This record gives sequence, structure tokens and C-alpha cells, in this order.
Amino acid sequence: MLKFEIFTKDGNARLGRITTAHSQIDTPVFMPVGTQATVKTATPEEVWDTGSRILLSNTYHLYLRPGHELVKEAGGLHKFMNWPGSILTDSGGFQVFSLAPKVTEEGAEFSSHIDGSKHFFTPEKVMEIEMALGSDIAMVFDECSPADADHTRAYNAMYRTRDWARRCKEVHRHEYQNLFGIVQGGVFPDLRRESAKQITEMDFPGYGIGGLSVGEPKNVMYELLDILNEDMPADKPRYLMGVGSPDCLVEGVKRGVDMFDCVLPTRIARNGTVFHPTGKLVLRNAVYARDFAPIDENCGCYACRNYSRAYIRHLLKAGEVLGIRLTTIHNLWFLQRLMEDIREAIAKGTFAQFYKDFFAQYKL
RNA sequence: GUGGGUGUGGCGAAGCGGUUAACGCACCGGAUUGUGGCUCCGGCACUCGUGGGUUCAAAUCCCAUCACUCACC
Repeated sequence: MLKFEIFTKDGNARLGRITTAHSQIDTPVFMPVGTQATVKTATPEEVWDTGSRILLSNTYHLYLRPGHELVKEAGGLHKFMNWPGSILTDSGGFQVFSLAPKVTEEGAEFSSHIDGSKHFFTPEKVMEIEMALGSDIAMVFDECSPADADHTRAYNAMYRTRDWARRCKEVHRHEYQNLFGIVQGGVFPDLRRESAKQITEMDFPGYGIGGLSVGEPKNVMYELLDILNEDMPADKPRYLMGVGSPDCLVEGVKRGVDMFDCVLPTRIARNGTVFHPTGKLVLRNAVYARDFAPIDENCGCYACRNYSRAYIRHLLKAGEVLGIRLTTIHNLWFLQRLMEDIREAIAKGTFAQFYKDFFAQYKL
């Protein structure tokens, strides 16, 4: 069902392609987040035009509202939201564990952020939901331990994740949906290695790297990625969950990661910040009040082709929805171009130079 | 003309005798990484219409004055 081809490698960076029932996805790939079956403020057509061919949506949110049964009745998530590309659904593990749930071996009980009502997620329940949604890639229900989790806690979360992954695999049956396992293990190299072993033994068509970018220092994440790069199977896609700042994407690719997702580009867009080759620009700032140039003169996105920083700043300050639509489109476009440039560099065998040039320009 | 009300930072608005004058908006910064557009965190007042007075102490009480406002004539 899921086809993954690797065309070439440049160092540890991999150039490949994932083929799902709905689209072909060139990797390394960045997946925009459409939590509630929509990439906030943008139409599917606009998201598609940025070059996105797969996006992430959320089990937790869609289960609560409008309900996975309703989405199934609508003909599945793709049809419901009119998205022609592929969809990956997160399992809700990350959300549920942020809600201080009551966790047992069986599952996790949590309160809805919408109305406080109680719900119980088990691996079986989550599979039922993800299968009903009909995403191309489903994630197993995992326990995401926080960045400050000690060894014992990370250890326990790792084993829980393994047990739940087994149960997910046991009940997962779908005509085209692919189930990815998730590696946990906190910030501990020994646990990461062990988790990678446990999960990859189950032979999933792809693997998520979870529990990173949750507050730990970046260099800690990079070191763990270096380790996982050795321990994860070379012929399966590796998905670093929740990562999306330009520098992290470049660093991730350098360490063998194929897939990323993150709310960052769209979230900061909604708060008035945009990506630029030299770093982030807080467009709300007064210095842009009379800046009549586009966000980036070399950017081909709709916002940069048609509007000035001053105008977009005005829209943002005035609370006009067009402002956050334009910054959202720009940020998505920026990251998709970045991934495109990365792929081109790997293809040409010039990734090392690309890496150097990128960080010479981009200020953190 | 008579009677009443109000005058506090760019705007709205607490405080009505006693620490460095709430708060909201706006403004100026910052944050944001598998949940957050309407989010979060900071910053921004030699000063309470003006002039006198009472008091150890006044934005808070008294007098005068100016402005705005309501009612009546």
C-alpha cells in the first residue's frame, strides 16, 4: 500500500518518494498541520499550491468534533475536507498526555478540552477512529513523555508505547491505510536505542520519532537523531514528529529524517511572524509600518507577489483575517521551497554546501 | 439664567483622606516546534482640568475658576 523509494543519499540525508493511495510525496517532506480537518485560514487549494502533497490531521480533535463516525459517513476525511493529497493522522497520544490523563495499562482517560466530558482512549479505540477517518498514514497510540521526564518515567512510557503499538497493529486492518510505529525513550540514548529496537521489530511500514522537540535543548535532540539514524531501518520512512523550524528541518534531514510536521509555520503566521531567508520577521513590529517591499523579494508566494510588508502589517494590526491568511500562505510556501531546495541539493550531492549556506544566512 | 452631573495616561474606566494611582483597549517588544487565529509573557503615567485652601498626609475634603454635559426657564 505504501511505497517508499530512496533514490539517493548525500551523507545521511536521503532523497526519496512515498506513494500512498492519494498522492506521491517527495521526501524529505514537510507536512502542514490541519488539526481540525483544515489548515487554519487556508483553503485546500491554497495549501496544495504551496507544494504540499500531504498534511497532518488530528484524531483527538476529530473524534471530539465532529466525531469520526460523521467523517466516515461523509466518505472519509479526504472527501469531507476536499483535500486531494495524502493525510497522516496523529493518534492523539500527544494531546491526551498533555491533558493529565488517568493512565492504566488498558488506556488513558481524559477530559475533553471542549466540554470537560470524560473519554477513554485505548489503542483499539484509536485504531477504530483512525480507520474511520481513512487517512493514508495512521500513527499508533503512544505515550509521549515530557522533556523533563526522568529515566524511570521515560522507561515506563517507552514500554507502554511498545505494548500499545502491538495492540494497535493487532487490530489495524484497512484497504489502503498504513500504520506507523513510534519510537519513544525521552532524552536517554539507551532508551531511544531500546525503543527503536522494540518498535522496528514489529515491522511497520514507517516510523515516527516521538517525544522530541518538547522543550529539550536542540543539541540534545540532534544527538538522539544521530543515534537513531544508525538504529532505524534504512528502507523505511522516518518521521520526526512535531518539528518544523527551518533550522531543525535542515538539521533533521542531515540526520536521516524523511518526514516532518509542525504547527509552527501556521501558528506563528497567525501571530504575525513570517519566515525569511535571514530568519524570522515579526511583521507586527513598527519598523515595518512604512516598509512597502514584499516580505521577501525573491519569494514567489501569493502574498509576496502582491502585497507589501506595510500592508500585511496593517491587516494584522487591524485584526483582518486576510493578514493571517497571507502570512500562513507565505510560511507554508517558504517551508515547501526550503524542502524543495534541500531535495535538489541531495540530488546534486551538494547538501553539505547547502547546509553551510543556509546557516550562514539564517539567524536563529 | 437656574439646578444637577462629569472632568484620572492616546481612549474607556477604578479609586472618594494614608504603601511606588487598579484594570481593559490601544501602543511598544518578546514567545510560539506531533493541542491554541480572536493565545501567552513583558514594557509604557515626575501624576489625577486649573488655581487656591484645610490637614502630619488630598486624585480623594473646602473655595474659586474653566470645559463638557443633562434638566428646567
